[in-house]
Amino acid sequence: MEYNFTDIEKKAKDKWAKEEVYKVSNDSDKPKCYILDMFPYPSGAGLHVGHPLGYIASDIYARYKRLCGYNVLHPMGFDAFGLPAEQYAIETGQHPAVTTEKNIARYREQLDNIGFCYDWSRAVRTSDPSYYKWTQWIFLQLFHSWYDRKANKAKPIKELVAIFEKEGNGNIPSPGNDALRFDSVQWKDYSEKEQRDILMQYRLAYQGYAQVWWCEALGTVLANDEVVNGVSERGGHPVERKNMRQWFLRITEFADRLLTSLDILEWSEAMKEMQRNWIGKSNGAEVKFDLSSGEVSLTVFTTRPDTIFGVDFMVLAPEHELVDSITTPEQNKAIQDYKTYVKSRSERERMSEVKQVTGCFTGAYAIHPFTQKQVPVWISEYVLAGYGTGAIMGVPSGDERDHAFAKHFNISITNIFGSRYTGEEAYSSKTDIIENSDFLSGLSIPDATEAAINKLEDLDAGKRKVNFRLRDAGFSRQRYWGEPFPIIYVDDIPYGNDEPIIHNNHDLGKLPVELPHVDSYSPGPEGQGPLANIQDWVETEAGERETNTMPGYAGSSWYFLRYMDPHNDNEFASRKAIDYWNQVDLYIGGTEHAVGHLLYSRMWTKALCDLGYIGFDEPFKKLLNQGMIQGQSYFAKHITATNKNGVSHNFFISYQNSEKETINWNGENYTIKKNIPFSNFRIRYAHLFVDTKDRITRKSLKEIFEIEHVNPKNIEDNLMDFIWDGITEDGEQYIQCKLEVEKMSKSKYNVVNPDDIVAQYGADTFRMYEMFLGPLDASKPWDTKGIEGVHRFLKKMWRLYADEQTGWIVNNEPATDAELRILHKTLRKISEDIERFSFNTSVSQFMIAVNELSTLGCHKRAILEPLAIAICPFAPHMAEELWQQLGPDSYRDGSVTQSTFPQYEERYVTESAKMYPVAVNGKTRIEMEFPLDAEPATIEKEVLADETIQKWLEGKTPKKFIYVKGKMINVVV
RNA sequence: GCCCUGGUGGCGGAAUUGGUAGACGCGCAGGACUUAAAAUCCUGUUUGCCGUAAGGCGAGUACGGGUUCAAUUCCCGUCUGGGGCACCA
Repeated sequence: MEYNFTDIEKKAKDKWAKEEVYKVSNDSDKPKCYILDMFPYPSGAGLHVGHPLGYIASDIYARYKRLCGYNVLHPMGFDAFGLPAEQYAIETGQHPAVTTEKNIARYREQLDNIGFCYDWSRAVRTSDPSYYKWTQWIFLQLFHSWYDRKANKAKPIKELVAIFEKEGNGNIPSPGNDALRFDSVQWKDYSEKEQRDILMQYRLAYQGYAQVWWCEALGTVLANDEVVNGVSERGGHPVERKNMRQWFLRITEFADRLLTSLDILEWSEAMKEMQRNWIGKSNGAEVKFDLSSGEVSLTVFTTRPDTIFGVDFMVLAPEHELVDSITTPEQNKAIQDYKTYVKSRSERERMSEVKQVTGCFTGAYAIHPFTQKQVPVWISEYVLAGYGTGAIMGVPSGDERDHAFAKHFNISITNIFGSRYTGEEAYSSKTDIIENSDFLSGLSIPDATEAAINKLEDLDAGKRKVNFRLRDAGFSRQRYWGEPFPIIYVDDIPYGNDEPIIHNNHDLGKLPVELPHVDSYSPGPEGQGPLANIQDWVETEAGERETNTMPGYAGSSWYFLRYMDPHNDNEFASRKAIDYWNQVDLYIGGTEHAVGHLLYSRMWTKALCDLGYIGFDEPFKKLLNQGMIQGQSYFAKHITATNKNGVSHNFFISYQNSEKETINWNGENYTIKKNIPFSNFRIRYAHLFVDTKDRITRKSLKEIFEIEHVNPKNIEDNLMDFIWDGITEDGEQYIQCKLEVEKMSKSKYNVVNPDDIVAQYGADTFRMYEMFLGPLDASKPWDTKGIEGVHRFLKKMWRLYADEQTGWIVNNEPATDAELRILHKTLRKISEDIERFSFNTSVSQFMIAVNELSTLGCHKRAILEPLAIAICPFAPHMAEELWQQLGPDSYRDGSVTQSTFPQYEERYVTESAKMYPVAVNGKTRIEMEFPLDAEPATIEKEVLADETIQKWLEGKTPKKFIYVKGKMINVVV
């Protein structure tokens, strides 16, 4: 009876489906455990072998926890709104709902193939109206909330209105407009529009302005992704930055809490560090510089107020609101030209360009608050409008970029660091003494910082300020395939559709606001989204609908809550279910979500917690990052060569042979053209055809062309251009390729589909091989060749239970000590490894156990039954079959997936003696065995008496004797 | 450019807390079984030198330094691969 994985896996899957073994109840006496995978976006390309890596890991952990007696919630769903589906719709005319449905069905099929233990009855998809109903509802809660800085929590906006009616906003400055001041009388006198405009400056979901990529030719707004090398990806049209009215989430109000509560999370330090850097808290000061023209002043933010006497110029962001008004007539043309240039530049380019300094003088001068010195005011792209105040003070002797700027524009540099500033580069040490700085001279940097801020505050020329790099999150997209906003404009004032003015007398209050069908995905007028084209939908009895849609991260910011109670039509999830499942205990996903999704969902969780809907303010207690599985691509060289008549021809040639001078082709000599860049030629799908020496034979390349449906007549022509410069042992012509490891992607022709692997080797082999490739968090290349080893291991394990000829061979003989030792060592290692998510070493341990049990010829139930359960998290299908066969009459009630993980017993594992490596001066010379409870003195005596050790001591007296119990012995001479 | 992260045999990787570097697997080489193949099993496989052999000596975890009785592990510097950088998800 051989290991027939196809039958075994089908049988197990049918059983699990029939008995609904993965159905999870919200009512249980068992302790709960919530294990979650990051939401996949169902792309048209389907899953490749890299995607399931994290899913397999969480599946193993979930199955293990179930076997250990936990009630485990392990759901899966789809992040189904997004740009690629819309892009595809624009190209093919197919409705995103149709293609998304198709893609989800494909994903589901591929996932099922691998044998995950998801409770599919809880699946959600963000594009489902019954789901986005609640995304819209949460948006409305944010819209109707503000952030109380004193209480440090989000509160209903009604409470804020009550305060305004009583005392105005004297105690509650607006986060959106610091200068805004009014008292209760003024508030009551304001019109409805004025009041709503003010409230907008407090709401957690609010409207403001942001820059977007605008493409005039396409008449639409483009995502960063769609802008390549400064032009639109589609069509290559010019693009520029354009200011547009947008929805935002006021995540900046949560900045401090998002920062401090990182400390209690079990995330990798790297991940926390990335979030900390993203939030970017910095202490410093705001400094006010009056302009020499007198009317206005500039406010800058600086983290180095101690360097204020080193200020030689000021720089404003080109978008700064004062630029036009302060620019002198003589400089106006230059400034406008420069601003046009900056419009074409992405933020990334602006920040990363260090070699080429650009900027423009406004003609204005600012007055130094201490020295009254006049300093020129410039604009430059390296200052960003969104950070700090959008203006900086230039201190060239202490800041590299300021230094480069001053050098480039010949601005004279004030030295405040004495001899430590060389004149060649800025002196940016943060632990030093300030010089040449009036009352700050001689002070250390921290002291000078304090003194400078105090003086600024005395003079009313500045104040202490904490600044965050974090910016409010843009929440509008001028797109079709996303959640519509539950917002209606009445006389240009936005109202939530749950407000009386909207739903009184109108049937407009209900959620969800369904995404209407469209026939065309072309943009609306003036950069609006496609929804703006549907007049019938936009115009309502109450007013006009918002035509933007929400961004991709809206639905994924709260989906982990919906899984707890996915069919609830009255609430986003019942409080009982939320209290029971609570935080996600383990969250597995890629690092690419480090600062996007993971930050937004933390904010949403905090807001929902503050508003009293949930009882915890951090969504993901423990977070693990899986690495990427990369693809293998093979390259030949593409060269140009010329014959004696000057006729040139392009060839493909073995990678290393492109250095040759001449080649022979069709009986003629060709000279390889040097000094033209040799390009790499990607051989498509080569990973399926290369031999073990990275060679492609003429024969196998022909097969590739056949797969790619090249016209058979052309295959021979195509093969003509290859210079077959090698002959294999079997007499095949070949070309030597170069292997490169890169991202697995359809466009790189290097993807491996898990379906193919499962068909060939079975899901159990696939699961174990993915884990065996290496540590979960490491990136590593996929290599199908290595899977044989894992497959052989499963077959070998199978043979412990069944003989190919005689069938089941498990017996009831008592197990020997040696066999029990192997079993319990394995159980211990597996349990420990699973708890620390080291699945690759678990697989190794199973291999070791099976090798050893095979050598001992062990077919005993006492050993093999626990072993079958132990491998269940990894190879559940095989485990099910083995466990069933071990049952009383070859069929048990229930499933191995619901049995109990065997506990290891210490008594079978402990050893009494240890073979110690004995080293002299750190170099291991011999091994000696000692009992673990031996006296150190005895050991020392015996070691020093040993012949080999004596030889290495060369008669010298040992200086030191090091004995680490259970580890090693070292004699120092 | 900035932030995060990695670099160990021909390849994927192991070494869990500073304690025998290379477990386990692939590949490769040789062998057994077989008419043959598949499957399976056995042996060897970091590298240099010495030795017929058993074995012995030395080097070695990207590179250069340092701390330590002891460094793949800790510290400093350099090179280099990957991820992110706010509208891809």
